[in-house]
Amino acid sequence: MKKAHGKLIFGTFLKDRGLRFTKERSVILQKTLSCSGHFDPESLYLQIREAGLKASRASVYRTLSILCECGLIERVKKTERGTIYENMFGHEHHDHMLCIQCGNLIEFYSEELERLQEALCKKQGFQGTGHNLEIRGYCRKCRKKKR
Amino acid sequence: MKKAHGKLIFGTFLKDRGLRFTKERSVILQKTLSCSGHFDPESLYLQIREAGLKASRASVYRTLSILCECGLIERVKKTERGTIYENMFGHEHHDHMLCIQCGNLIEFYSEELERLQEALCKKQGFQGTGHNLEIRGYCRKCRKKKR
DNA sequence: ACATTAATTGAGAATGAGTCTCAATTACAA
DNA sequence: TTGTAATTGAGACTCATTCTCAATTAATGT
Ligand SMILES: [Mn+2]
Ligand SMILES: [Mn+2]
Ligand SMILES: [Zn+2]
Ligand SMILES: [Zn+2]
Repeated sequence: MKKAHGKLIFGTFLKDRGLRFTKERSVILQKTLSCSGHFDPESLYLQIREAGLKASRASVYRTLSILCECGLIERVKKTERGTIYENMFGHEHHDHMLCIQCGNLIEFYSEELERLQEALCKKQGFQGTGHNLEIRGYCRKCRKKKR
Repeated sequence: MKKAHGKLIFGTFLKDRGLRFTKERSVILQKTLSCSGHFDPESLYLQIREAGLKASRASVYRTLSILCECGLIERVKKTERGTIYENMFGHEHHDHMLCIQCGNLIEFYSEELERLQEALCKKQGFQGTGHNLEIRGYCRKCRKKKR
């Protein structure tokens, strides 16, 4: 199953570095993987508490860093209200369009876009390892409302 | 001249909104426009003090926000150490490649990339107004060192 | 030039995300 | 089970940014 596999990846990653698979890390991993979309550390922490589980804010922050390193989640961006993460396990890489009117977030993927970036990197002698693209503007709904 | 024109744009923008062109705003505008690349609020503030000019941190932050609104500068991104701005006056829109080894920042522009994004927006019924693309990886120099 | 008045300033307090400390706890290999 | 190094968590701390508000000042009209 998905979650089990996520656990395996995390467990292996930890063991490889002499880190320990603690109850707290397990809880945070689980809640993280059950997140469908984007999330922030504080909400995750509150979710854990509401579920009657145990993990401090400090552990949440620390564990999210590790989960980033092992690729199970990604730091999407920093906003004025803090860092936004995204569960990457089972999700494919994609980019975002953000509606500056309603906050709606559209995920999209374009093979052509990826290839083009690759070509642009080559032109600069640059070896790309990742990227973030956020397009801001107005979503379909908000455009209609404006009319 | 360039700076005079920047001043005009800012002055007009302020007047249109019933805001005032104060000495402090003038100083901040000037230092901002003389910035060639990227900068952060604190450095700008220190630069102003070192030049014997007068403007508080509060005013720097407040004025940078206004300069963003009127398009003379842009908030490039938030990092763990704060917000990075960029003087946009006289500069054309471009995107960035960031070397995760040495911190080197490469600016690039691709008409094709812009067109492709436009097309992707259309496909989603999205009206794009701006975007940020940061490609992370290893610059030419750092790739050689690795060898 | 002068008065009027609302916008602006700045010192320092407040906020808030994230990190750090360190004594107590715990995972885990032998 | 034991030994030991990794981990935890409460709260102190950091640091960027925003807020407060009394004093100052830009802009407008006379
Ligand atoms: Mn996403
Ligand atoms: Mn740039
Ligand atoms: Zn919208
Ligand atoms: Zn480099």
